[in-house]
Amino acid sequence: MSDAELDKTDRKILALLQDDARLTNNDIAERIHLSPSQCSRRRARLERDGLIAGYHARIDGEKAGFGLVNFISVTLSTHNRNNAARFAELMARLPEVQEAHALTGEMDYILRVVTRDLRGLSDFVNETLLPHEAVQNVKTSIVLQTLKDTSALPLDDS
Amino acid sequence: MSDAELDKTDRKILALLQDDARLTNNDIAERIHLSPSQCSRRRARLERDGLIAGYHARIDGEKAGFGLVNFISVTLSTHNRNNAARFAELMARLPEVQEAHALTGEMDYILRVVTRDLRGLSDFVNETLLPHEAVQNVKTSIVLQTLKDTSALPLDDS
DNA sequence: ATGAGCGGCGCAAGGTGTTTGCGTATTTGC
DNA sequence: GCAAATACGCAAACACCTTGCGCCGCTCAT
Repeated sequence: MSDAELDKTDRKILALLQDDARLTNNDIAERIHLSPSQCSRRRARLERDGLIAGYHARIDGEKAGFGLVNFISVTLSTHNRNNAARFAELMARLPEVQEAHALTGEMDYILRVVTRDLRGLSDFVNETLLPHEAVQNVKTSIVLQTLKDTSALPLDDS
Repeated sequence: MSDAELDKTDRKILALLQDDARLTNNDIAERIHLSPSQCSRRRARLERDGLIAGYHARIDGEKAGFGLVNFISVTLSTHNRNNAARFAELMARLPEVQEAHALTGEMDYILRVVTRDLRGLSDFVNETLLPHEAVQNVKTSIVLQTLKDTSALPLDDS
């Protein structure tokens, strides 16, 4: 199922559910001018084929007690497969790490990490990250203001 | 509604829905050992109070045709309120910008931007971002590998 | 040109899910 | 201790979802 096989109606379904996953098949069906049953089938296909990878509630971080969002750039001490695997394993074990990406550029990885406060950030960096034997260097930035924070793909919805 | 007023059951509801927003109130009710109607009421309260800020389908970027995830650091040309407002306005207008945060550190903003390919990235940087009068400097990194990519808050679920 | 096969579609029915009113139990504040 | 507020489960009415069926249109092979 590649891009070429998504028609305009599929895209519309994806965009609608990306925006509000609580829309009923009846709601969606009205907007795409199909019946609820056909809408249900198309949706099931998009799920089966992995276009829709999951459904999630977005929880308000501040209200839930997470005061800080941090971007942390990391350099590994030696670039070899063992260290990369060790680092990946570390990332998988830490629920406060929301994102971890290997990048082009001067730093090897960028992490997005949520903590309750500065103390939490300090602990994360000094007690968890820096002591890890694969980690050589760490640069931490704290988010001061968020202009936009979605995971939304630009699906050309309309 | 602060953190102190979320009990263990509320947290469990949040964690379950964060993980899978398609769980029915019946499913959730079983797991938190309440009735479906009480589960429904608690959920409604969490929504009303803004702890649950929304529900979204997660769309597979690659399958939907977005081959590149990019982190772009931006410096503004002059730090004043006008430029910051202009930049914020630009970010709001660009659906390919998923995230935009003002940060501590050497760069003013970090953006997460999805594009279909290198050409799309180049266009974004050279035709949209750099020509903007508020933008002075741009550093672009392309994601080579993603170890983790969630928006999940560590809610101490269990 | 024609017929077979396939995929998309809507209708309708049966099953599941949701919400709300009601009454009871528990907790909280004075 | 008492009254008020809150949390709870039950049950009923309504909404929603899925799937079998049949129809239609398109494509491909003969």
